[in-house]
Amino acid sequence: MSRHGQAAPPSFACERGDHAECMRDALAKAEQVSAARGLRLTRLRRRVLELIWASHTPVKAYDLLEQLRQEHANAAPPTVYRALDFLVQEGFVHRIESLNAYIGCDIPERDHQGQFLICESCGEAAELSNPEIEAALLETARTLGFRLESSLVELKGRCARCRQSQSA
Amino acid sequence: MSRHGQAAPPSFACERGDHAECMRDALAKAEQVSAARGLRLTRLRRRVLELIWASHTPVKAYDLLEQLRQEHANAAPPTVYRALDFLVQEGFVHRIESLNAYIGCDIPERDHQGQFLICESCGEAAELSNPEIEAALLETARTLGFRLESSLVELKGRCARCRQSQSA
DNA sequence: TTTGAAATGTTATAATATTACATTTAGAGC
DNA sequence: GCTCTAAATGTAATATTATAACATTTCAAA
Repeated sequence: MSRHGQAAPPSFACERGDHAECMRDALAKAEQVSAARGLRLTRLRRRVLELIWASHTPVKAYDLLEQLRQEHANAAPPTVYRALDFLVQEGFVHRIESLNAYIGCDIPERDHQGQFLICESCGEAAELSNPEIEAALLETARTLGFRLESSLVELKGRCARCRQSQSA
Repeated sequence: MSRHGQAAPPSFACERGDHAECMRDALAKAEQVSAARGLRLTRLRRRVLELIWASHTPVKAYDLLEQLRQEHANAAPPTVYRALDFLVQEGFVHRIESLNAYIGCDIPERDHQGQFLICESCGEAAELSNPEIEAALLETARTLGFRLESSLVELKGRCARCRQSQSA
């Protein structure tokens, strides 16, 4: 039986079904990628990454700040925003523009921008990487003479689990 | 010769090439759609829509506020945000999430959410409506058991005109 | 012509993010 | 191990974006 209870399907955002493991892997990968790139994944940056990975729900900067302050009295907005800048820059987290929030990425080694599915009921978000979507975006840009530099795809709705448990 | 000068291609955001006409049409359509829906397109709302249509560059709320204040001394943030809420709600403008800015929509009669191409060089944005992109998004959601409620696509890069005029 | 709902006015404040400059820290080269 | 420097972090202030809450005005239907 999964931690989600009896018949409910698992979180759509957590493929393994075991989030602790998922988080451990993400942090290990971040260490590994940082070492490979010669980056300094400092205590602070690592801690922010950990706080973000604590759930599959995108986290807001000031919520991170509040959590950081529990253990780090002099944390201030720049403390958090700098860590986020680093983590986003290196692909360890993505920013969800429509929520002003951040979520961990489990494939930082691949240079990409996320496409997200966000459940408006449980708040979880999952990253997609659908080659068809990407192809359609590239083709559209090309047709219009546009040189594509970045793309943002954020889809909202209700996930299977929420639809099932809430009769819709 | 277009208003864009000698050999330059026209603005990718302004299909007609005559923005005055484009803006006139948009306002006329807004009047028409409002009448059909029994909405009150008040002077204030209409004026905000006009200010947004003044360019194909997404406009920020506080820039609109500053402009409004020239002619309307007691304009305040809620003045602008309420007008924007109305205009977005009715589809007369779209919000560009990645820019915290707003841009006019010329097809308010069609219920949809925009897909945008945004030139990072000239700042102009154009709405797309590529059925392939939409199909890929819907299919992805369906596959994952997701009930899609809204979708957001914002593509950034450099438009043909900017690439040409700036040697890249 | 009343009257009630919608729109707008007004003040205050919340939420998100950045600037600018000071200080500390970690690691490269000695 | 030291020293120097660049990167990271500390700190204070402030900019930007958005909303809450309540008062007043306006418009059109009854």
